[in-house]
Amino acid sequence: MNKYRSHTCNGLRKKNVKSKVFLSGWINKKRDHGNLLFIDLRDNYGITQCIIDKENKNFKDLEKIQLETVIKVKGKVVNRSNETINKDIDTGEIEVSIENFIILGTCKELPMPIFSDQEYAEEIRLKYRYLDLRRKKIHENIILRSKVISFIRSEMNNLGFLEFQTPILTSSSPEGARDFLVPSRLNPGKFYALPQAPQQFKQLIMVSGFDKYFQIAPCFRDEDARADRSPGEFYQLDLEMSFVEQEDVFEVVEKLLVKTFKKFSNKKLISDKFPKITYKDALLKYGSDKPDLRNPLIINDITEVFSRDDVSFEIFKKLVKSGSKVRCIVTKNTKDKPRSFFDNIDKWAKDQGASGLAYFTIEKDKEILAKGPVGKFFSKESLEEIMKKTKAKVGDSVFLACSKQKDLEKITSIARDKIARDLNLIDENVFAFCWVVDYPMFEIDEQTKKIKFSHNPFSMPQGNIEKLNFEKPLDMLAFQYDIVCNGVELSSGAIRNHIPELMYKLFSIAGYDNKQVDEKFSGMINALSYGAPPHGGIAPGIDRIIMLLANEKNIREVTMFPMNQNAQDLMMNAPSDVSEKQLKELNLSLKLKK
RNA sequence: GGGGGUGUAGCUCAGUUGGUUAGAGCGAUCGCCUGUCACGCGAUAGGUCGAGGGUUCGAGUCCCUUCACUCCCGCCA
Repeated sequence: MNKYRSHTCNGLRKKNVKSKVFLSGWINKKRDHGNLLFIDLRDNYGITQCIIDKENKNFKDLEKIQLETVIKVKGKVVNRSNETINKDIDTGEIEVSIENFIILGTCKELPMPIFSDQEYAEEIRLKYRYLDLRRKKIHENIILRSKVISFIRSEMNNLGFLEFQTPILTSSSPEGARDFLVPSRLNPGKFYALPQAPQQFKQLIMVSGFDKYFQIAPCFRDEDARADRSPGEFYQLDLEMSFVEQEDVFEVVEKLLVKTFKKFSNKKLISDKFPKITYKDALLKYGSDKPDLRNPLIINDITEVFSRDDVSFEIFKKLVKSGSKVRCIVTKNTKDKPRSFFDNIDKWAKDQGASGLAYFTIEKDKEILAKGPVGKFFSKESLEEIMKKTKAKVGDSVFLACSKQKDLEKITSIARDKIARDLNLIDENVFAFCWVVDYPMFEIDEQTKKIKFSHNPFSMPQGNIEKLNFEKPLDMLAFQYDIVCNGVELSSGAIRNHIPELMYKLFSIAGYDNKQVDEKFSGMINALSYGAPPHGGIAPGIDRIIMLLANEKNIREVTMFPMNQNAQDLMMNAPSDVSEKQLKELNLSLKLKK
């Protein structure tokens, strides 16, 4: 090929035996027999075993060489005898008998081993990311990421979408996450913001008449990290389409995701057509707007049962009178589970800050009865009503929680997950997608008690626009949707509001007057008044798609150069101090909090 | 901003109710070994037990403060 190599480290096979070759790569592993030395040479493509014995004048030098040194070896491909074939590597039928070698890159003592399945502290992995990235698992994750992105690009092209770049330096917006700010030198005292998403730009692209747009877009949000959330930056497959309804967007995304997940994972999709669940139903049945549909357990509301006179569960009855609700999770055929199974779940719920999970098991002697600590509070008839409401059968158990709606949703949601895991009900080898639809347009801010946009201020409200009831904004639904896979929120999108007057109206409900809207969204609102097409889109999170495909729980495992939890790049030392001169040019001075 | 976990050799970890000189594997260095593929065998070096303070005759171990990393809550239209 060139002066460094005739083949890659995965290029040689039996048919190459007897040919003279040269390979370059890293010394992955040495096995030194004193008079015979094996060297596993590694590059991006694979590993080739190289061998040298003491008859060769280079033997002593190679024996002393450090692991991870980059060398070029020249030698002859030889057959391995049957007993010495290594089936674990592609090149395992042959080896290269080294004639001579040169060092291309020396290596100091390593801060961490490369050839090892050990887990290391995050700190050292991030500081020496270029070493960490040599390791098999993460190296393959990053390659997967590249392949998935390039596949998505080509599929989007096939579907008729055009890829455009949008600005990285843009303006700060009042809604949403905290912005990253960039001071402007030419405009003293003013700041750019990095885009939280190309939301307004992609709508402007539609107004500009381009019909279908996509971009693998970097998004920047200055919020605290989580295992599945990088601090700072992440990537979305941002897309937008003109003259579409919700179903048109769904069709494109389903096609794309089904193809992508089938191509890059062995896990089965539960269904190629993603079921739709309303936001309201999701919160009732799963306690969450990102339900894991691999989990067969369903939450039922049985508040009404607690107003019956033949139910004597006084604690719950009292709470229900003061506005709490009762919801339950039924587990199939668990009457013979040991007491510890139930008590563990109750104890776990208490650890989660709930008042615990009451439970009973439905049994039948002569007639239906409930066994367990709270079983005695329920009459036969009340149990039959619960069975009817929840489809529970004799032999099933019922876990009960009672609380105000928000807390109840929270505890039943995590209890649903916990119980399913304890009972081993979740099939780890499938992908279960769903759409969550019909998000409310507005919600009450818990802190300020004021009305705010529940999702995206640019979403189109549902229903006949002429007849919208602005008096009851909390009842207003939006053409706003999320896509969820295995309990992971992959993306959200919406049909946009392209009507300026309606936009002003909705913003006024959220507490912005026309002047503020004009100031903050001048580009958008102006554009919409010069002939805007109806349009909508969505933005699936690339990093989370790769996490699902790579079966990783942490986003750093699919990110090449991630920051740590405190948004620091330990390898590049970012963020860092800047010079007085730089600050002066920007008209900035620092005033640090103590 | 709050809560949990972790911190002992270059790396991964063990270290008992507080008690002699803090250990192991990998790695490093040196020696032996011609068919290994996590090669094997022997030896040597390597420690501010995250940091600071306290209790005690005596602290890796108990108490307080603090730092770093990580997970979670808040936050993330």
